[in-house]
This record gives sequence, structure tokens and C-alpha cells, in this order.
Amino acid sequence: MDMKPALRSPTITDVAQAAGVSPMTVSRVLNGRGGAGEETRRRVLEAAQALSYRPNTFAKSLKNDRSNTVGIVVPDIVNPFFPEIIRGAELVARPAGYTLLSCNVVEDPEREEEVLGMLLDKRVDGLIICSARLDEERLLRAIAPHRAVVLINRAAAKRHAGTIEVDYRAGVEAVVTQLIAQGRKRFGFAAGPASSQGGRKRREGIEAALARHGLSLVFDLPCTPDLQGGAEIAAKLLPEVAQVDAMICYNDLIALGLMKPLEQAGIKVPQDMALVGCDDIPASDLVSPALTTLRIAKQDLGEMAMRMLLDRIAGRNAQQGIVIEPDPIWRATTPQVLG
Amino acid sequence: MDMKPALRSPTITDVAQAAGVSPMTVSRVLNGRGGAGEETRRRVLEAAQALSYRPNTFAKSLKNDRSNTVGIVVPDIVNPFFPEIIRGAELVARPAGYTLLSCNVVEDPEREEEVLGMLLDKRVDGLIICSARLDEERLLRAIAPHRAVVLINRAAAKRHAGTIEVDYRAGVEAVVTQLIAQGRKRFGFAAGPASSQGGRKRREGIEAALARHGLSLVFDLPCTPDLQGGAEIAAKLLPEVAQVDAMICYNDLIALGLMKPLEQAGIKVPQDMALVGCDDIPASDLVSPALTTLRIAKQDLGEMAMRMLLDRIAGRNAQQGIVIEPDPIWRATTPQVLG
DNA sequence: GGAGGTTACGTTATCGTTATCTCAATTCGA
DNA sequence: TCGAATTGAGATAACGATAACGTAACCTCC
Repeated sequence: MDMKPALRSPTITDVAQAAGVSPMTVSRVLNGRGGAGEETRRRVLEAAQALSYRPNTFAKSLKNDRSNTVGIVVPDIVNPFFPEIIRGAELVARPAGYTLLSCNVVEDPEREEEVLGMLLDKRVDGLIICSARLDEERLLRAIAPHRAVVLINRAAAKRHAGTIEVDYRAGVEAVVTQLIAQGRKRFGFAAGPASSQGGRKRREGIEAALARHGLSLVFDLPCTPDLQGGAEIAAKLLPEVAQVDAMICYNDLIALGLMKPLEQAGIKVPQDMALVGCDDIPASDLVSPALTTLRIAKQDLGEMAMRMLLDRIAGRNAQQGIVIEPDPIWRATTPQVLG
Repeated sequence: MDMKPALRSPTITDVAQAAGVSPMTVSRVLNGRGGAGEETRRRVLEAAQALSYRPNTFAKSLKNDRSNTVGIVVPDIVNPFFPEIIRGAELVARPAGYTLLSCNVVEDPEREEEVLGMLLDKRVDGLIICSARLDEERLLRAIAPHRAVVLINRAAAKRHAGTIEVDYRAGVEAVVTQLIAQGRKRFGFAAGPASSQGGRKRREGIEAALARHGLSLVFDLPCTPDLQGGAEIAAKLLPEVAQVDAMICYNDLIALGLMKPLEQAGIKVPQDMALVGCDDIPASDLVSPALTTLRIAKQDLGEMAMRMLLDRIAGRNAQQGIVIEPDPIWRATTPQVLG
């Protein structure tokens, strides 16, 4: 009758038959539940081995309503900031028996909503959202049906999610204060996506430092958080470039995107303009002049987020919110700090 | 009895009850199978909407033995070469109704094997493997149980997988020939992972060009395909740096990792040493001097691979193997090509 | 007006696993 | 040596969705 039994992957019943026991016994042995004799156990393991048996995850998940999968949502996987976070998260998830489903939303809120729905369909046991771009209301609605959620750089709904935030405000404030001490007075801000909470934090940091010296921002525009965004900011900045002697950028990509146009316009960095990025991606230390930036322990951040998520999945909501401090890395796009 | 029915997500039966029909009818309506009256259809859709019903993918997959998920395996997600491929693949997969499960194996063959097993557990409908590092035998064994496979930069088992290869041999040969025409004679090769087939192709290209002029490689060492690998090559190259006047690197990261140590040792690029990378990652155009490299249409590559995979899943094995040509991008780490 | 078709639904069985219950066989204490 | 406790293993029934089949009700045409 059945002409090609080889095409069907073996089921627990096949293993049971091969071992001369019932499927239930196979299940017990393979899941280490005990209650199986030594000899039986051996036969079952042998049979499973011989058939290359792999339990059907669908059946298992259907039965116990757990997927052993967690999701991580990032704005853009091509931005070097995020792969390191993903790697950190995966490093923690896998040993714990979870598969990581990473999704990038290409900086598009609609897509973000769609992806969160997809993860719901996949019935992930929990998820991490990096730099959510959705507005408060939509974000809440989208995460509500999920079993466990950790938000990175988006303090919202602490009642419904764990949060990990980088204290951009403090980091940026420290850098700007230092630049003011070095005589810079006319600050500009390449603000990144308007929907980013982290962007607002950075601006607060700048403004706090400036306010203490009676200064205020003379240039402040949003842009996409990539090289292209930096180039666009450059185009808008150049006409009034004499007004600005220090640019703070939402991230390193924007700062790097600014550098070539500035150089071509004859603007000397850092003499004519100091330049500060954020994230400390590898490229920032390779360009000349090397980029001053705020370093974030990206892989640690990913590991931390995943640990928090696993805790929440297990029902331990110990840590509700963590704040981590970025480290200023002084390089050549700012005047040398004297020892 | 059941105190918190709200915690259970609604099933097709719940929708059926709410709409006053049988579960089968709900299934028919929701899957657009026809065979449902207009009025009934409306009631079902309303009920589903009201309950925020989402079909259980496990049950569905268990029933039809399809997961609507495809995998993509990359050596290292932190290497900027791969996220673009992933993005391209996702761009094609999602509109076709597939979820992309991306896995990085951190340049570790054991991990690669493990990941391929995991994807088998998840019962992906197919998968793409980028630059497989497994040896032929293990690779064959690992992909055999999979339903559809596409290999990128690993021509193996064309009978069991579709392949897409970058013609590194031709690309590298063209670049080296040009450098020889410019007077370079003493070539070195930072060869990347010994297990990479692409690495062997690059070496063939170099040697073919050299052989035509009676030359041969004077330096040839493997390394990890990242900045660190470049730094390690630099340490080994510096003692005999006078022997070499052109370095061809497995990828841009290695080349970029070489640049700072060379500069610190007083080696002028390109005067004392020409430097060529491969991949054309964004950073290569940002450093000074900007890096000459072989550009690969990364996103296109990902899209192409995914289209091929979807074809294979659908049983159309039209394209068995595709070869794409890389584009030499001449920048400042090689002597200027005269118009 | 009845044979044959079509339409709109419901019933049943099944995918592979496992929780729960059941029962038989073995061990043990007195 | 007998009853009780323990252990090994099977039978059954779900989990949620749907293919296959069944069955009314209605339509059509000679």
C-alpha cells in the first residue's frame, strides 16, 4: 500500500514498535521522566538512534502549549549595533533550551506591529523588543497578548514588561559637559528617528549640560539612523556649518556618514567641529580621525535581556527594570582630553 | 471550576460557538475555501474578530506537515556581510508567507551541525546555508533529511541542493592581474578560514594570475574572517613585510584589521603595499585610505537564494546552480588606475 | 414530479505527543 | 507466606486544526 514509507519521518510509534514497547514508554525514556527499566530504556534509546528519531515539535508544543522559542525584534539587522545584541541573547537562550527567532522590522512601525503578531502566531514563549518604534498605545496593545516581554531602550508599561535602558541622558550629558569645558559652545544634534525614546534621552542629556552654561542647541534635526541619514544631515548642516562647533549624533552610523561630506567641504574635525557618535560600533575605531562615542556593552545587553526574559517566562519577575551606563570613549573627533 | 478562562487563547471551537456554527465551517471561512454562505461567513468573521482569534500554528503544522518557516544559517551574524543577505532573504520570504529563522553558528562546525539538527526539529520547509564550514561528508549527512536546501558559496552535492556561488576566482584573478600590470610582484594572501571553499577559490584566482607571469605567492596564512584575524595576520606579516608589496585579503574585515598595524609600522598603503579586500562592506568606503575590494550584491544574493529555495520547496528545481560575478571596486588602497 | 446536481454545512478521524489513569509484576516487611 | 508498597509499562484521551466524507436542503430540466 504505502509505497514510500521512507519519506515519512519516524514517529514515536515507530520507535515504540522497533523497541517492542508502547509509545508512552518511549516518551518517558526520551524525556527522562524515570519509571522505565534499565533494559527497556536501553532498547528504546537504541531504536530511537537507529531510526534517527526526532520528536515532532509541533505535536509537543500543541500538547504542552510551549514552543521553547523566544523572539527578538530589532529595528534593523543591518545596523551593526543589533547583531551583537542578538548574539548575546542567543548565547543565553540556547543553553537554556530555547530557539531564538530574530526579526527585523526595517525601521517601520507597521512592520513592527505585523512582526509582533507573527510572533504571537508562532506562539513564542516570550520576546525581547529593541528600541520599539511604536507609539505607547499600539505597543501596549501589541505586547498585551504575549506571555513575557522585555523591552530594551523603551521604558513603557513596566507593569507588563521588564525593561533594560541605557542611560543615554547621563552619558551624553557627561560628554557635552566635557566639550563645553574645552570651549565648545555651539552644539548641534543629529537626532535619529523621531519615534525613538533613546533619541529623546540623548537630547535631554545635551540640553541639561547646555542649560547649566546658559547655552542651547543651535541645530536639531531627525534623520534615519544609518550612513545615509548622516549624509542627509550633512547636506542640511553645511549651509549653516559656521554656526556649529560640535555635533552630537544619535549613533555612530550617522556620525560616520557625516564625516566624508564635512571633509569634502573643508571642515576640519575636530578643530572646526567636534563629532560624537553613540554605540561604539567597530567601524568607529577604524576611520580617521577615529570617532569619539559612547560605548555600550552590546553583547552584555543582549545577554542581560535574555536572562531577564527567561526569568519572566519562569514566572520570576524579580528585576523589573535595569539601567546600564554607557562609557564615553574619547577618540580623535573631539579635542584631546589632557591627562 | 476554571477560574481564568481569559488566559487560554481562543480556539477555532470558541469561534465556532460564538458564531453558532461548527469548527469546520470556521476553518472553511478563515481559509477562504468557499462552501460557506454569505451570512454565515459574516458571522464567523465577526466572531473571530471579536475574540481576536489566531489559528494555532502548531495544530495546523501538525496536520499538514508544513511549518511555513524557512531557515538561514550564517557563519557569524556580526560580520556585516551576512545581515544584508538575511535581509534580502527575508524580503522575499515574507511576502510568500514564510517566516525566516536565522541562525548564526559563530564560525563553529560543531555548532553548524547542531543548528542544522535544530532546524530539522523545527521542521523548516527548507533552508539556506551560507558558506558552510562543514566538511563534505558531514554536510551531506546534515542536509540529507531536509526537504529543500540552497547552498551559498559552497558547491557541493548539486544533486541534493541548489547552489549560488560568487565567482571569486575570476574576480580575484582580474584584480591581481591589474596589480601585476601596475608593477606589483610580491603577493601575500590573508586566506580566512581554512575550511572555506570561497577561500580556496580566491587563492586559485591569485595563483592563476601570478602563474601567467611566472610569479607565486610569497605569503599565505589562514585567519579568522574578522578584524581580529586581520590584526593577527599583521603580527605575522610585519617581520617579513619587505617581502610583500600587495596583500589580498579573504574579506574586508581582515583588510581593515590590517590597516592600523601597517600604518603604525610605517608601511604606506598603497605605496609600500597595495591592499585588497572582498565583500565591500560599508566600512570599507569610510576608512582612509578607502579600501579596494570586490563588491558582491549581498542583498540580491539573499533574494536570489530565497527565490531558489521557494522554487525548490514548490518542487520546481529549475535552476540548479547560479554563479554571480563580483565587481572590482578600485579605491585608495591600490595605486590609481589610469583612465 | 422525480432523477441527478449543487450548495451549505456538520461528523468523524487524524496528525504526534504526553498527562493521567490503570493494571500487572515485583519487592519487602513481619 | 501473605498482604502492602513499589515499580514498570500499557490504554485512553486530550491538545487544535482540517481532510475526507456524509447529509440535508434546494435547484434544474425533461
